[in-house]
Amino acid sequence: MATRRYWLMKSEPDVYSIEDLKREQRCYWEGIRNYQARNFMRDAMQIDDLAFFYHSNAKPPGIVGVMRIVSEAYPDPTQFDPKSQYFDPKSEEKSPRWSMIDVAFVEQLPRQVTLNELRDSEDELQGLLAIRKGQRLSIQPVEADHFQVILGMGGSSLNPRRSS
DNA sequence: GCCAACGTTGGC
DNA sequence: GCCAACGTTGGC
Repeated sequence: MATRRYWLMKSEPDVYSIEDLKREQRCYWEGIRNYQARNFMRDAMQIDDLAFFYHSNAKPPGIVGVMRIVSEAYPDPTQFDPKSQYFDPKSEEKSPRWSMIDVAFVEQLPRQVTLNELRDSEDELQGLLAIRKGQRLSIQPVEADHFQVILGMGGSSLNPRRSS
């Protein structure tokens, strides 16, 4: 069995929030229109990987929860829907340009870990993409030990080394 | 609302 | 293949 990988996935809470996912328990992560992000989903993500739910364009921005990848990547149907805001007229059904995956709710962190808090912990989180200047990628890999550190910062029940 | 940092597009 | 123009992201 392959080693579990860890991710960070952004969503604007005005569009889709951790509360929405908590209520629905599972959702389609549609609308990714960036090649790097798509390649992560298509080429590297695996079922049962864990991902942080990150609220972008929020006050404050930060990590608010954990979800689990529950599907392989498959073509995002919104790219073919002219009524969708994600419609891409250049994508062809024979060779879909954009992929998506399905995610399931795991937990809402007892305490949000804000972007500022991540920056304040840069010693423990060296190399974390989310705190790199100008980093806009909406799907990012997260190192396993960074994932554990951040779970601790958020008071996660998933973390055996939970801090108080 | 501003704007820095990217990513994409298209003329050449 | 270069690069200017344009569009988007996302923190502030």
